[in-house]
Amino acid sequence: MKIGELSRATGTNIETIRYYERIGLLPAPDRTAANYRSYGDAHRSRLSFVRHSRDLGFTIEEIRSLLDLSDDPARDCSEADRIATRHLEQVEEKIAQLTLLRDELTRIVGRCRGGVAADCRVIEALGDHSHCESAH
Amino acid sequence: MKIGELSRATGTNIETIRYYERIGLLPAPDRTAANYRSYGDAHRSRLSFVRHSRDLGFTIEEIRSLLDLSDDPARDCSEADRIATRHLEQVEEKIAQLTLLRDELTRIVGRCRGGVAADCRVIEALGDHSHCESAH
DNA sequence: ATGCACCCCGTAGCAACTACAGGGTCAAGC
DNA sequence: GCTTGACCCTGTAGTTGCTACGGGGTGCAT
Repeated sequence: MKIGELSRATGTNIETIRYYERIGLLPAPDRTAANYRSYGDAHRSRLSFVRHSRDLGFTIEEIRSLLDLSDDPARDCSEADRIATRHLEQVEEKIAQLTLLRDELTRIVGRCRGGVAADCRVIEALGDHSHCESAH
Repeated sequence: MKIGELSRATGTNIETIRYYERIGLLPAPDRTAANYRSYGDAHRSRLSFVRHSRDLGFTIEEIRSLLDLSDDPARDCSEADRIATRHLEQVEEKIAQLTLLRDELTRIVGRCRGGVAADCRVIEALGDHSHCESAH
C-alpha cells in the first residue's frame, strides 16, 4: 500500500505520516523501485493505534511508551494503566478548569447591553479581574 | 516602572512582556538613559487586560481586536460581544469533547486487570477504535 | 573593584503538526 | 510519442504562545 492509500485507510494526513516516520514513531517502510514508501498491515494497525491515541489526547511521548510496551508482550501491563490513568486525571482537571472558565465567560457575555465601546461591560470585565467570581 | 516591576505587578514573565511588545500587542515604552524600558500605569492596565484575557483563553488575535475596540471608545460594543460569545461557544464545545473523551478513557482504564502487555486491555482498546462507544 | 541583581538584544527551542518549493514517476488519452 | 494529471519524493519553514538561552551592559552596595 502506498502512502496515499494508508492516509485514506487511517484518516491521517500524508505529511503527518511522514512526520511520524521522521520522529521514529512509525518504522521506515520498504521502498518501491521508484522510491515510493510501501506499507503493510502492520504499519496500518500501528498507525491506527497512534491516531486513536492522539484522538484520545495522549502526547506523542506517551504513545511512544505505549508502543514500546505493546512491542514487548512480556512486559507488565501496569505501565500502560499508569499512563492512561494519569492522562484521565489530566483530562478531568482540564474539564474542571474549562467549566470555571465557561461560567466566567457566561457572566461576562451576559453583561453586554450594546452601546459604544467606552461603556462596554465586556471590555471592562476583561480589564478588571476583580469582577470575577472564581480564580482561573 | 522597570520591566521587572511590571512583571511582578501583573504576574507576567519578563520574556513574555518583551514578546508582547515585539508582536505589537503592547506599545513600546519610553527608555531610560541606560536603555531600560520604562512603563506607566497605562501599560500596566493594558497588560492586565491582556493577561486576564489570555487566562480566559482568548487568542492573541482576539485580544488584539478587543484592544483595538477599547482604544476607540466610539466604536460599537457588539464586536466585543461577538468575540466573547464565539469564544464561549468554543469553550463549551471543548468541554463537550473532553467529556466524551473522559468517558472513553474511564472505560478503557477500567478494563485493566494487570498481567502482561500481550493481554493488556488498555493497549487493545487503544489499537481498536471499534471498542469505543462514541465518536471522538 | 568586585560582586550581584537587574536589564538589553537576538535567536532557537517546545508540541504536533501543516504547508510549501522544487523536483521525480506513472498510467491514460490524443 | 507526448502531454496531462495524479501521485510520490525531500527538505525547510511556518503555525501558537510563549520560554530559554548566550553574550553582553548597568547600577548600587561592599
